[in-house]
Amino acid sequence: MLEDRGPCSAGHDGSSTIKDVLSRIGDKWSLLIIGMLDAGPQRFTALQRNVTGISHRMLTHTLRSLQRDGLVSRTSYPEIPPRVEYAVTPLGRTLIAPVLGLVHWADANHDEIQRSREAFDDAR
Amino acid sequence: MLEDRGPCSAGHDGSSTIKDVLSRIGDKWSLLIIGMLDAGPQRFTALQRNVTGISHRMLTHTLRSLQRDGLVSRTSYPEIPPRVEYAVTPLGRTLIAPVLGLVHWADANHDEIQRSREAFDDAR
DNA sequence: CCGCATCCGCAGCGATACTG
DNA sequence: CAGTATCGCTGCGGATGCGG
Repeated sequence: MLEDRGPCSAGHDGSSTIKDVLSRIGDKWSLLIIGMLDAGPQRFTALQRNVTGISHRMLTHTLRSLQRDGLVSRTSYPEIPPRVEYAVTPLGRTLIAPVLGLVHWADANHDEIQRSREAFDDAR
Repeated sequence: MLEDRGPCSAGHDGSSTIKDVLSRIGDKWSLLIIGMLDAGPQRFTALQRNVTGISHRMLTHTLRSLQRDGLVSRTSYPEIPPRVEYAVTPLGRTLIAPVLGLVHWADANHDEIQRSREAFDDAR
């Protein structure tokens, strides 16, 4: 819906699309979890160890919503004690590339932004 | 910090980078404003008209923080009544490409996600 | 080991009103 | 026209505890 306007322009009506994207990946944990799972399937507890700082509650919650969107798959093995493994789906994997684009951008421009902030703050 | 690991992996310690990105563009309005300004410089009031649904307060606030990060520039003309124009900086423009990557992804996979959700919800 | 429910603090955001 | 201040709501997300 925007891809046909030269350099870009996310305005006009791409608004809804952007809001969609943000509501899906803009929360605190979704991307971190997908990033973790990209290394390979993991159990609930492993995730909780590896995704630093996430609470039990939020891990459950976020995994649910990712599963609902088809970005992450859940397979539970009927054993005792129960074992549940999570993995990125093919769809989930396709998300990683564009996200990495952003990560690279942040990496590349982190310093400049930092300097800009200091300059701005000094001007008070 | 991640760019050297084949397909990807945003986990391990790219965490901080991802959090950085999210805190900068993950809010409700930043991307929409940058998208608007990409079409050309605009005055405060024009932005408020064009960015649908934004409040006076949030427009001021978001513009400030974008300006602070060096993504948007502010030039005020000392007239009466006052006139202030906002524009994307070169740095701000470099952000648009990676964001469009995400927008395209959302566009391309919107339907599949939608179906996945319905399937998931039916399973209750 | 894993999931769900409850309680609650806190930040984001909107509405409104007032200044230059 | 542009910016600032105050107030109140709402929802995210953390802590904790119970159940399977």
